[in-house]
Amino acid sequence: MTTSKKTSSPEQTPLEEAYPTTVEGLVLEERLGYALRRAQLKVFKHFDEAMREHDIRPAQFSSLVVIEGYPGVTQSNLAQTLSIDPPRVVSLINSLEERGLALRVRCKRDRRSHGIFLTKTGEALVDRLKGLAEQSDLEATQSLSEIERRQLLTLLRKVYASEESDD
Amino acid sequence: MTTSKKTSSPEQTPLEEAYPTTVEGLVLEERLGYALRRAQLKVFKHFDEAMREHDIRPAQFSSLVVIEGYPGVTQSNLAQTLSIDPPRVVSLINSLEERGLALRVRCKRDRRSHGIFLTKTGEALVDRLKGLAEQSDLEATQSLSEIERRQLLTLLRKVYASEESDD
DNA sequence: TATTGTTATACTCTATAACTATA
DNA sequence: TATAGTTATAGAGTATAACAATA
Repeated sequence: MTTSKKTSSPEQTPLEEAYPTTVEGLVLEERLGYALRRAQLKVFKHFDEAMREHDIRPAQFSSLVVIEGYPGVTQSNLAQTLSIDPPRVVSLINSLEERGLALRVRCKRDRRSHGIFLTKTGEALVDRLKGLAEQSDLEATQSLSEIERRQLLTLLRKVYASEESDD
Repeated sequence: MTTSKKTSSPEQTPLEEAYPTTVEGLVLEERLGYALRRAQLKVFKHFDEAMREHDIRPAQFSSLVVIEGYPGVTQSNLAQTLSIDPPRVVSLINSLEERGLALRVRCKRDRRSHGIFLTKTGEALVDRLKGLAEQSDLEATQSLSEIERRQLLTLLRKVYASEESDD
């Protein structure tokens, strides 16, 4: 039902010149998914710039923060917490361990598990990064007032935290 | 300053059991970028399900909507409008053209440009998809009231539409 | 048998550079 | 020379299946 039905070729000559550049007035403007994506791209772009000096990716930052908050967290816990798949955690922790920011400690009680801890270097770095990340968020959302920024955060949490069935 | 400084190994045995699963209380909860990412993933997941029957990706949907709103839009205009790179537009339009949903028409005035139009099939499909997308957004944000949903949309637009310098 | 972590793999998305054909 | 579109390519990010060690 979707292929090779090629109908209606437009007789108009295209390009009346001076086209879009914005999506104003289109249905896209009403699409939550589209707005989320665009806003996320903008905020992540600022984040990338802020972290470039330290060569830290978003997922690495998130991992560092979680490990800091829950020292000894296992890889499966981390996967669950961040809603990512176990194989991703492996390379994530590998990268942090190679850089001396975190380390795996085999759990004595259940020798299948690894507790993950920050090194002193990791602790120092994550402290610095948290400040940079906050500053980056502020810069990326300069068009919002402080009240609006908090509103946005609250609404977003409400969206992603609700578990109807999935996620 | 970032590598091979491995300090401080934790003496504690890891895993006090009963760990996270949520990021509550962590700095992550305060990170706009993180909240945006999580919310976007959730909304996109619903979108994927809604579009699976029609095998339409988010970028394809956005393209169809823009072409519908601006018949004869050029590929470079589309790239600008959606904030994507020209090479992506090529494969995007290829996929739509192969399926008989859109077609390129060489512009007479400037034969380097292609105006893009929807076919009748494309027009019919995009009409159907817009309904599905709206329904999908509603389902993904069931935890929000209608007022909150509009607030969220307004705030997101305010974030991504503001052009300080980049984007 | 089930679970933790791992390897391998593949597919999508995205970004860049270099090419062509027109202007 | 500059622009529209294209090709090729490579790097992230993401998802899946299969495996080893441990329980």
